[in-house]
Amino acid sequence: MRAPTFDLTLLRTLVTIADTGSVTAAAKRLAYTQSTVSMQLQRLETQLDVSLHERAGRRLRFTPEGDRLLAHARRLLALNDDAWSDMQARQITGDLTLGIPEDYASLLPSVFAYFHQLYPAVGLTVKCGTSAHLVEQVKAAELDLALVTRQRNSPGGDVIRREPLIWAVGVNQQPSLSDPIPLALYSPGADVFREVAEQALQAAGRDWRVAYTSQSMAGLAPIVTAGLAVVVVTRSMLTPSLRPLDDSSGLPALPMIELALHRAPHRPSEPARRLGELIREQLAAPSEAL
Amino acid sequence: MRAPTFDLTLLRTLVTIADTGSVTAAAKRLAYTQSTVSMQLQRLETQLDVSLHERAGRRLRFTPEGDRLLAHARRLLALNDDAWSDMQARQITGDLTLGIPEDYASLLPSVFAYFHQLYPAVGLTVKCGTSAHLVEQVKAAELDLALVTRQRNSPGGDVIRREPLIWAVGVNQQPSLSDPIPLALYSPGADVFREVAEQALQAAGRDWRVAYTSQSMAGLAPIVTAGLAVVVVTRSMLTPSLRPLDDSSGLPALPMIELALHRAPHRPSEPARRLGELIREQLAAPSEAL
DNA sequence: CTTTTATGATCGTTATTATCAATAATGGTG
DNA sequence: CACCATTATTGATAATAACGATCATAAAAG
Repeated sequence: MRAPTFDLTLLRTLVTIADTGSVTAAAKRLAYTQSTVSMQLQRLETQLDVSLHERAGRRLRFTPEGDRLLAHARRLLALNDDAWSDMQARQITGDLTLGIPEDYASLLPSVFAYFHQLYPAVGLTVKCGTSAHLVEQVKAAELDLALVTRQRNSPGGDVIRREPLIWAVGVNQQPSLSDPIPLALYSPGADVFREVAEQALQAAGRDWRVAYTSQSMAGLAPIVTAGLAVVVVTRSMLTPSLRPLDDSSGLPALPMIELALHRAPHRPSEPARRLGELIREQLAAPSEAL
Repeated sequence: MRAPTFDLTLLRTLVTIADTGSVTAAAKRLAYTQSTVSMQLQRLETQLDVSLHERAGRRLRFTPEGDRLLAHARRLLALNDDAWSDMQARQITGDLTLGIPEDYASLLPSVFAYFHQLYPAVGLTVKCGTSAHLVEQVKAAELDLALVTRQRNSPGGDVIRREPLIWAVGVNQQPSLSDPIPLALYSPGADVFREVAEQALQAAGRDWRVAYTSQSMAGLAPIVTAGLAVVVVTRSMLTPSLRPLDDSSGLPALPMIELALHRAPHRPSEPARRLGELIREQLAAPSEAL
């Protein structure tokens, strides 16, 4: 008993009939004639030797067998579409450079792995740098894409998500929280976390001192873990060795920051478009309103 | 970007080429011409705009894209075949009577549920009875199928599986295991468990008394749970309130019994065939050699 | 090295059939 | 009862898949 094969085209029509609720509407959507759709439905019924639909007045209803086939059809078509787009994706080729802040390098590996699985023929280069610098590079078309952090409602780029900033200290430490607050900060200049922290402290009338600076979070870690300073991070950057501070710490609340994706001024290449979509999909989860 | 649909026929050919390793062999198996298979392969490559195969000498090799499509194809075809056979199965109609020993009624519900899901148009009647009686009824065509227990290597029917018989007592009880052993047995007459138990005890030179008899295991349960008697069951019939006895109990080891499926003498109806297959598939797991 | 043999590719033809446009039928509605 | 929208049917046409035959190529045999 060998199993014959379905004609996926017919199944697609069946699904469209179900979705639109009528033969003519399905025909319109599929750019067929009405008669074609009618006969396709008939053809399915002939092949399977079942009646899939019945007519309740003007309205079309599916028989139990029809509903069942419909379920199978949806599964099959989903698999078909996946397979097809996978085969197409493998064709996409080119090179692509993405800039990210160093701190976010730890968030992206899974995205890169997935991207490479989907588009194995695309050469992806990742460059790290400060957000401000990355934006410059994207404008100069030295990067195809740049994922940057910035204060809320900054212009340019597409917001991927918003995250709250929080104060954090070493997990078993209780550093001095009286003025001047000892801060562990990134390199001087255009760091968003630093801007935000300093603005918040200033607005609260607090004093601070820069206990340590580094080019990256990794460089700050030992100082913070040792309890010598307080650091500003996002929730997603918390590690087991960091303990978040809540309002009771007396430190001023920090505003949210945005994670935004900037694209090079020229029309994005296909790989860049795809990676952009993927980043949006994969990172778009945690955000808060307003 | 709408997704076109694969032609499952072509995918089937692709898989066959992969399985046979050659175009001509695939053609033979599929009852196509060699040229047809060759062109089908070409057609796939044209539609996808990828080369799926390459030739290493006389031997055919798939490209990475070919391998990938192959994987998709197998999934798609598996789903297709499932869908197709499901649609066919729903067409199967008729009535069907199955006989089972009462003790096994508890094992079968999931099989019945699955059967009804696969063949909703089949009316299934289940009748309980002793194995000996069921065999008679099958022979008389009063039953389409009968699942019976019996001693090893009995003639007739198909062995579904073999299971060890064991002695069991109430879970927190320690009934007297000195002669005469108090047995809880089924109704007098043709019960296999009873036969087996009495033969084993006799062979071991032990004495026993029938502490209780019932038409079913359910009726025996209170006596056994209360610790008033020992009962013979299969592993699969053990319940939380039963505790199996091992060799250290001093009771003689019991032989295995067979679970066998008997079919009515006339050519089995399609529903009967299907249920038979299903029972075999679902119950064929636990067995021991020789 | 030449011949044979097997395998896959290509070509032109034929037969099938899916699609279309037009038309008939159906059933609900004013 | 006639009308409108929707669906089924019909006949013609165009697309194309399968075939048989032929050609090309590479391993195997002599």
